[in-house]
Amino acid sequence: MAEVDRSVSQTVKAQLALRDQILSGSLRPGERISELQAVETTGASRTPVRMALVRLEEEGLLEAIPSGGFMVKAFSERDISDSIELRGTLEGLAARFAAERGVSARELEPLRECHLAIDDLLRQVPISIEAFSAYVTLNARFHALLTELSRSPPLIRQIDRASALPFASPSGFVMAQSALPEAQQILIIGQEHHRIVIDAIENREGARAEAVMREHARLAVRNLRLALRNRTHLDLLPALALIKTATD
Amino acid sequence: MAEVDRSVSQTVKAQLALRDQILSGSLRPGERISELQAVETTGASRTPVRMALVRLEEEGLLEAIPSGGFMVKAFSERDISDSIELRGTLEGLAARFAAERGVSARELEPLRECHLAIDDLLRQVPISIEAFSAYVTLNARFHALLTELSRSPPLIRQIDRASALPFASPSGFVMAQSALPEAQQILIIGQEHHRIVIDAIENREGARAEAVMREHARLAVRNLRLALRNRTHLDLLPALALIKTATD
DNA sequence: CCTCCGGCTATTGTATACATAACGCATACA
DNA sequence: TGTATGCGTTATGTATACAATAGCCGGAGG
Repeated sequence: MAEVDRSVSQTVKAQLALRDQILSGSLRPGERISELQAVETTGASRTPVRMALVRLEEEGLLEAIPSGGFMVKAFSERDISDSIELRGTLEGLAARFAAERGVSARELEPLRECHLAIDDLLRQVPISIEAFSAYVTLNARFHALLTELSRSPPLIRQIDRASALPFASPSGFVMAQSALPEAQQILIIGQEHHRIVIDAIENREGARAEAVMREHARLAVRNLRLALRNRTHLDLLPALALIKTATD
Repeated sequence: MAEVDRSVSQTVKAQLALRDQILSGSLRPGERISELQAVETTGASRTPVRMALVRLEEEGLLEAIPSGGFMVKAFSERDISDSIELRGTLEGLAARFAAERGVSARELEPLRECHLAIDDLLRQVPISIEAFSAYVTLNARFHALLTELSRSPPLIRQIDRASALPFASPSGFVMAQSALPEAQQILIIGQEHHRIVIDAIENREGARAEAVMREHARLAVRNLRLALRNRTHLDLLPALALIKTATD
């Protein structure tokens, strides 16, 4: 190991590299992950690799094998839809907290801007792949901002964890390709949800804010089902990545 | 290190030992945790200790210091009450899942038995400290059984995480001592919630099952407030342990 | 031909040595 | 006297060596 990149810690480097391998599908669900192999592919030594493995296990991407070591966790379709509903429930609570605890107009501004930016994108019919890509990013931002407004560190932390499976991977486009026409309709409904939740928070209607976010999640579940039904060439393996998209 | 206990892994041993130290208050919130010191108190070497530290960080008991190392996380009263509400929301979802997906009478039996056992304990007026201790255990069992009935691995996992702060420590009794008379009344109301949720699951009334668990959590928050108001000698530091009790 | 036992290999769990970066203190200079 | 700089100590980050165990393969016996 002549040259080592010292700009980031070896642990973080290993964690990112392994996560990429998992989410990109290089490592298949159920496959045992070898420390030695991970050492080779990540360039870090065994200690940081082990730390990364522990973190990824806690993150939910890996599963400890009783006899030792880790394997890539496998998820069923129901696991995924449950995760979406779970996240929606948590975000509903966040919206309620935000509404009940009060949010100043100034604090609400970034959320509103984000909402308007999404509006612009959705005005395209049909939406282009590029716009859809931008949408995915903006939508993630919208949800993150909303979560922040709850001002509840424990809740924010938990939502982050619940988003850990979904979070990464730009490969959400697969869904867009498989179900574009209906997908846009769903996006538009989702955007309407976004509008309602902003309104509810502004007017301090906690129950309404919560309810709409939960409905939003149910829509996302329907979205996922649609995407899975329409897949032809699409493997279920990168379905992990789908959560991110479907949750939107 | 002449003699080492090989019955459990060093990592697990270190994790348990450190968790004990944190929850018992040996290590104060905000205090930096030294690896070397941890090595001495746990008897494990640095590698397992580090693994344990990472796990405890993911668990939420520790916080990473940017310049390196870990410190014991500090929690505000609101953090704690939010955690209770969070857990209640998750358990509400679990109850809904159980009700909607259907649970056979046979599967419901353990829950019912647990409920009846608690009934027996609460029949004592005033409740003894010993009975209260038994109650805490049984109640934890009730909530665990209920969670299981959701049959949703992602949700169960998340609830476990949300319970990570609370779980340990038998020191919930402090609350009982500080507010016994009112506490028992609250326990009885909580038991009524338990009854209703069993009934709702049996009759597949998802919305009702969810609602009652959330009400249960709100009761727990009131319970916590009561305990904190009544504390005289009680330090807020082991308040972490209180969550466990208050969530019940 | 199948099964069981024993040793071998590969992989993980643990310990420790080394490198490096942060913190504190003391000293010197403004 | 206050501040800044440099050195020393200490703690963490990383790498690697060692130990133990689990899984596998081959051979021998029924």
